[in-house]
Amino acid sequence: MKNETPLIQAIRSFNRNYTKLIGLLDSHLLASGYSLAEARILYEIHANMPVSASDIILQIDIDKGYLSKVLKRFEVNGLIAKEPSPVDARMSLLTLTAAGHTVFNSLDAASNQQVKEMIGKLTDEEQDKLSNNIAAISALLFK
Amino acid sequence: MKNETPLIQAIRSFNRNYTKLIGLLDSHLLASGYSLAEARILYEIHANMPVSASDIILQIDIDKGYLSKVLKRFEVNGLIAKEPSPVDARMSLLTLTAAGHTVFNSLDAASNQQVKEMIGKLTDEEQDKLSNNIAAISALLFK
DNA sequence: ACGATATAGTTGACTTGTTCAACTATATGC
DNA sequence: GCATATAGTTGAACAAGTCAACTATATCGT
Repeated sequence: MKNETPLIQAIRSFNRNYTKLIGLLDSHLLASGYSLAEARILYEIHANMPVSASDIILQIDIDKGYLSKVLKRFEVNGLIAKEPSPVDARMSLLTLTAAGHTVFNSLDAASNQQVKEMIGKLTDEEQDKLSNNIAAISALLFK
Repeated sequence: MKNETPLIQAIRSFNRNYTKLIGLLDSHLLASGYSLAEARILYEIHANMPVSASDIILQIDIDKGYLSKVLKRFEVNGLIAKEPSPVDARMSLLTLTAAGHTVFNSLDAASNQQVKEMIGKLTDEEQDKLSNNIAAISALLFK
């Protein structure tokens, strides 16, 4: 039988540090006029279009009332289009418009740039190591 | 010269997944009556007491006005004590009261429990692997 | 030592984010 | 076909977060 306490503490310490790092990586959003939630929603639509609002809720933990309002704002601002689902009349299918793609691409590029700067401080060997570590943790925790 | 794009994408995917996982681990807070920010602030005071408000800001990225209000609420509710710093009269030093320790311990125990359940699904070997990979990433990114 | 500048923290006004329950519409199961 | 479940919307209420102005104290440069 194993003592799990050191691992628990290590994970919680990692979580605090990693939360801070993610906050740093996302800080470019402040200047973009979009919130983290909005950027995440745009990403989901981009990555899985066409999607319904419930598809998004499945991916991100977010209140459906709140999501509905964000999506409405996106629609009013011309970032997304809604069309009724042919198979289920309760649902709308959401797609990015050209303007939506433009906004997404700009946010996406900025996010890539942030990550690029972060890993830019690492040597090639360290980058390989990081890559392996990330893959290993993902396999263990995101089954 | 290396192509960094795959690593960038892997990191961003990891960030999305890990954000969701952290959200899950923190969801017990909903029932506790404390927000994530409040729990994090309590942790900082617990871990580094006595601390000033600026010490906390250095650790967590948080608006000083917002922090000031949270700390005031903690003080009114008897979770922390403030005393003027002997070396700098602008600062107060914060410490947990007995009641504050009680609250912190209960939040801390619940957080440990959440993490414990998460790693409980892993074998001993997987736990070791997780431990090593977490340590490796920490060494690379949290220098 | 003195004035200029910076830092610690507080406060109030304001904006935004988030929750929640009620509601409409449609779909699914018995 | 009726009961129940799901998709999404809305408005009201509340919580969270931002911001700038302000007081008090400390520090820096001359």
